[in-house]
Amino acid sequence: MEFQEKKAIYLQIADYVAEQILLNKWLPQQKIPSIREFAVDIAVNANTVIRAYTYLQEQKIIDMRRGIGYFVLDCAVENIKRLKKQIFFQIELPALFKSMHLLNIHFSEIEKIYKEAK
Amino acid sequence: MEFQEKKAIYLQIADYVAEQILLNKWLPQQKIPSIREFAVDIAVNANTVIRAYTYLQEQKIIDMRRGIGYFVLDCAVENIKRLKKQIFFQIELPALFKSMHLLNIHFSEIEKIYKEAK
Amino acid sequence: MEFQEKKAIYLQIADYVAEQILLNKWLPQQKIPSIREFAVDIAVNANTVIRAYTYLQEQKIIDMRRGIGYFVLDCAVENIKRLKKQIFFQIELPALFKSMHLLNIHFSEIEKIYKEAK
Amino acid sequence: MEFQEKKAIYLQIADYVAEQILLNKWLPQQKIPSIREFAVDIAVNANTVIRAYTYLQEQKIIDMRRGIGYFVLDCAVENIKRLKKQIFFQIELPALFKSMHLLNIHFSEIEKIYKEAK
DNA sequence: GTGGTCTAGACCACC
DNA sequence: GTGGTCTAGACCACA
Repeated sequence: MEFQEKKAIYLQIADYVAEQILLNKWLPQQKIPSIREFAVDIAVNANTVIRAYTYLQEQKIIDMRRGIGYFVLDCAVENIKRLKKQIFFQIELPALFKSMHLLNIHFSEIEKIYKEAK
Repeated sequence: MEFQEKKAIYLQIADYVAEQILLNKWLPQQKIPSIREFAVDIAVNANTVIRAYTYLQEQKIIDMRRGIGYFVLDCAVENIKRLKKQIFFQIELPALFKSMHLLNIHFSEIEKIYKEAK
Repeated sequence: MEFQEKKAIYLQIADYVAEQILLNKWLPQQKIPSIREFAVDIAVNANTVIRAYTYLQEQKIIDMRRGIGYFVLDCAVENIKRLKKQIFFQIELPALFKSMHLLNIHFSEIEKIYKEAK
Repeated sequence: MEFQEKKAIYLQIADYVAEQILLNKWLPQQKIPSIREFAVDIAVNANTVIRAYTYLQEQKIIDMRRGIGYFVLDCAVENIKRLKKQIFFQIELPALFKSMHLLNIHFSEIEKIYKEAK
């Protein structure tokens, strides 16, 4: 796992966890890696993983069971999608359209790239 | 001018300047606001504006003339677009397509929103 | 450590760091002094050390690891030498030859001083 | 006339004047350009030329005659050479030898370049 | 007036 | 503990 400079590491970890869940690699009710295990895996301080897990807990995506570990909530996928859709439609997409306008990029260009990538 | 929490203020200032130039509000060869004047205007410390201007100078977007001020370079628009296009096609667009895939959003939806916004 | 009047302190600090590396006193992969520790050592403000380290980072001479410190890059010596050689052959040496010409100093004089110093 | 970023403009002007004198383009007892005329010529503020002339006056290289102008002193060449030799042998040459040592450049290389240039 | 450098010190994020 | 950002203010050089 590699981290970007300009985004908080704990948020990048949270994103990674959310992605695993969305991709159905980590399923509801399943235990996710322990803080210490995960910290060693991705070569990061345990406190940073704690922050990521705490953030995901606040967003109702994972759940903590004392002495046992963290678990994917049943409503995790739903809440991740809600969050991500909110970010997507309210932040990412408007930013993209603004960039397109500033750079004078036509929608057809985007469409072409999208179809090529697909 | 309002600043976001999660991005360094000096970078937001640099973005603002670049935007003014792209929108042809500040033209090549023209003087941009002096450091201290601008700092007062947007209610930040002069050092923060200095960092923004220094960054833009490194990017060959503005130019400094001792004792006179900062000026928009002839190649400013070109350099801003080069930078922004690089970010757009190499970072923003791939991230967007990844989000669309994860959220199972079809391209037609994006197209619809784009046309409505237009 | 003593500073000259006519050169920015942060650049003199950067030069000092580069010199330690060239002299193999600070080796690749090794941690260099923390910003605040170094600032106290050489009796300057921490921000001044930050500027020096940021400059060296831009020149690909040192590397930052969040919360850990700055480290000498593997390619540090190479990059320092590249930079210094460029300055030496394109700026210092032509200036020296020009001075010699103006002052009517013969090359044999330089040679003599060089051999005596050696 | 073009100015470097990293050296005070008034010193670059003083260097230029000294060079003209050393090259016998401006001779002892002759009037050098008036402050205002020179300032216009090289597109610099008159105050900056005043500083340069004042500095040269302190170094006994030029002389001011009220209402008439600045003149090259008889001892100008001598004083310039004294100054320059001092700088050359006490500052430039030691710095060059230090650079050579750090970069592991042999004297023969310098000699070769010198002879080629000559 | 312009810009540049430096200081002292606060606050935040990450290890 | 590490580094990064920002502030307020002093001082200097150049136009």
